[in-house]
Formats: sequence, structure tokens, C-alpha cells
Amino acid sequence: MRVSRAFLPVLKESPADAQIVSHKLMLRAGLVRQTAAGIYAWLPLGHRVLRKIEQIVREEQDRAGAIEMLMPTIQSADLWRTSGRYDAYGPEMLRIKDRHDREMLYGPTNEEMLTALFRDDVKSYRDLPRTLYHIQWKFRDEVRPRFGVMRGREFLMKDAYSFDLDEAGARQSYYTQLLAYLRTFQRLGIRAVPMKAASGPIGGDLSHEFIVLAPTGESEVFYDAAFEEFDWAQSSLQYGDAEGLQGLFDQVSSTYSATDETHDQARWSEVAEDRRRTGRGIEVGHIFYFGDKYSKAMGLKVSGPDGNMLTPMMGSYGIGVSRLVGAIIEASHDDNGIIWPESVAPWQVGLVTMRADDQPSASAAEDLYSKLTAAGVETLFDDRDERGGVKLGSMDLIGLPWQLIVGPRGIAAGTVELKNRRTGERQEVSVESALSMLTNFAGRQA
RNA sequence: CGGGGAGUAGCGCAGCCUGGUAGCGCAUCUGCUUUGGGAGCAGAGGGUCGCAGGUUCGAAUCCUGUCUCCCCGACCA
Repeated sequence: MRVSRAFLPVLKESPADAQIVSHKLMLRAGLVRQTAAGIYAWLPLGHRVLRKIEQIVREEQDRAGAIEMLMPTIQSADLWRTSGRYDAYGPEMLRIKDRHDREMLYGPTNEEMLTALFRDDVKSYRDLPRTLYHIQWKFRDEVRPRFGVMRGREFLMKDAYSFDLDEAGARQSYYTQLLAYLRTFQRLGIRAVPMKAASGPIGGDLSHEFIVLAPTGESEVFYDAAFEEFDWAQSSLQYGDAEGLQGLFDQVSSTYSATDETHDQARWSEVAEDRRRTGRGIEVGHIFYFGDKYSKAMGLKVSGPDGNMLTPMMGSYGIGVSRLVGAIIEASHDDNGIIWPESVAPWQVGLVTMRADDQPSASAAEDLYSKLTAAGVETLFDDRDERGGVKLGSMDLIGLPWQLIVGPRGIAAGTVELKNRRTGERQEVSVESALSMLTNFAGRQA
């Protein structure tokens, strides 16, 4: 993408409404614009990041055997009456009426809808277990939206729902999602510690929140330093390996981690003092098991092997995709702007001409741009006739992992400057080696 | 929903108390000079002062109502 043809509005000053750093940077770098309290338009840059995150979430769900579908944002009140939640949900649910005066709502979640869909088409134990998911916009009419996309009213969420014949099966589904979450957040370039959440309606030990550690997080967190050396990707573990999954769950469960809501002083004191870590964090995911709460209420039953009817046991698993954009920025930025993890960066390389009016270096930059693009390296090319410093400032703000800086002096010597946004490290390299380094780098990403 | 604050140019703000028909910085546009790390000079464009009433010869300014946004709290992916 050429900056001269892009829609990338950047601001020098932060709008006064923004309080926290991720919100300020998202506005300044042109990721989003607010259109109403807690509701945002995603500008091209933000949209690219959102799609990247969404795609990683999707790939990890698919790897874990979950099946993608897409349910609507608008649901009928009648559907929610069958579970009893239409009245129970309260004012957080946005209720609307259509032209025929029918009561509708903008979905805050999809347990009812998916349970009903599943119920209508699944009749046999042979069709279980299944985990289905979608990535769709949700609306929750928060009393007080704030912090930009971190607590918006409209937000993009991946929600998955598992159906199993019994609790043992449901535990496996839960463990599977636990692993998928660890891998997802690992790929997103953030450390999201699983923390035991307050017991849900069913109770038990099957509810975890995933908290990204960031100094500006909303909740206080306590965790064992063991999580700092934890093998988040668990690359040797297979999804079908029941024992291995159980082992992972046991390991996660036995290692202390809690938010201020679930913090247990007694257990905390059992953690060796030099391993106690406290900080702040942002919830980016939540998984839980809720048994037959919805399947029972909504009449979901399947024939068992012995001919008797069984009520499937369910769990649900959410990741706040749009919130993650803010959470990642909270966890990864500096005074100059955003620092994207490579996996979610809107572009991998920012190509800048220091002197667009200098023919040799401008054409060298053009040549690099076409070669990088041809090699599949996502490149943002600032080809404007603008002062170099202005363009570099914007690049720092936008936070692409690599900056490739082309100027007359370097080109005269056959070199360009390669800058790592995260480390700030700059090196003069030959044009050829810059190309091969960045091409290899893009290969690693793919 | 309780408490507090704010709506004036794209962004940040002044002006309001003490009414006289709108201003500053950045951004944008034009020209010239510059040019290796957010340039300088000169000029220009852009605002029904959130909206609706009222008071007044005259309202950004005073009064009333209303909408919106932000912050703190209770609540939450």
C-alpha cells in the first residue's frame, strides 16, 4: 500500500476524550474513530489488525477441531424467553422493535441461538461431540463504556460452544479450548495468563479467564512466577491426547493465578515468596462449562446408544477480538507509538524515502517496493514528497515491525537503513541483504 | 443510575464572569526557500460557537429546556 493512495489519518495530538494509552494511540495512529459512546468505526489500519487477529483466532479454533459458522447479530425476544434470560438479562441487552412491533434484540451472546439450532438438527449421540464457533459483532449496553475498544458496547467476539454427551466429554472439550487459547494468545504475541474465574452458575473448577498483563489493566492480578516460564504453545501436545490435556489442565490449575475478584490469601501465602508476582491485567478471554443449563431449558436431547434420551452438556468459550487490539497496544507500545507484534502488524515493513525528490533514491525505493510486494512482504510505502522526519514519525506511531529507510547517501553507497521498531536498532545494509532479510522474515510469518 | 466535568475550524484550546457579530497553535491549501530524523517565511481556505426556546437594539457570552460526550462509583468479553 502506498501512503499517497491510502486513508491513514494520523494525529499529532490526542483527542481529549481518550484517557488510556491504547485509546490515544488507536486514535492518533488512525485505527478507529468513535461514532457514539462505546461504538467505533474501524479505519483501514485498525481493520487490517482486527482481521489479522481474527484470522489467528480462526486458525487456532480450526486446529482445535471447532467448526466455524456465522449467526446473526439480531435475535428474537421469543428465543431468549425459552431460556428465561430475556427478563433476566437486564438493561445491558439492547432491545429493539421491528416494523411489526415484534420484539427483537441485538445479541449480547449466542447460547440460546446455537442451542436451538443444534437442537433442531441433531438427534443422535453419533453427532456428538461438536464444538461450533463464530466470530461476530456483539452488543452489550454497558452502563459506562470507556477506554476505547477495551470496553465498547459493540465489540467483535469469537464465541464457541461445545456439546458433549456427558461431563467427562465436556471436560475434554474444555481442556481442548484451554489449549487452543494458550496457543492463540501465544501467536498473537502476548502473554495471557489463565486464571481461575469466579464459579459460574454450575460451580466447580471449570471457568477460566485469560488475562493479558499490562500496567494499565483494569483488574489486579496475582500469579506464580511459574507462568513466566510456562510453555504457552505446548507444541508437543496433540488435541486428541486426553491424558496430555488433563495434565495441562492440572498444571494450569495447580499453579496459582487469580484476579482481585478470586484472590485467595490462604493459597497465595503457600506460593513461595520469591515467586509471587502481582500486576495488572486485561481480560481478553473467558471459558466456562455450564452443564445442561441451556440444553435442558431449551429441550436439546439426543438419542443415546441405548435408545434413552440424553441431554448434552455444554460449555462456551469467548475471545474479545476487538478488545485484543487495545490490549495488545497496552502491552506493547513506547513513547513514540504502537509496537505491533509481528503476527498482527497491519504491514510488516514501512518503506520510507528520506528524499522523494531525489531521483536515484526514489527509484531505488520504488524498486524495493515492487520486489518486496512481489515476494509477499506486506509493505507500507510512504512515497509522499514529505520531509523524512515527518514520515518516520508516522511510521513509529503506526508501529510496523520494520522500517526500511532509503536515502540519497545510502543509495550512493548501495545501502539502505533497516530499523527494528521494537529494539530501535538500526543498521546500514546493502539493498540486496535488506531484501533477503525482509523476505525471509515474511516467510517466517507465513 | 448516583456524583462531577465538557460541547467554539480536522485535533488541542482561549474567548463567556463584565453581551457589540469569533481567535490562537497544530493540521490543510498556494508560493518561495529548505531537506538524512515531526522545517522557515509569506499568503489563503475552513466555524449556523451541540440543539431549541427566551431576554435584549444586539447573544458564543445572560436565562430555561434538551441532546451528546468524558471522568469517578456500582456493573462487565
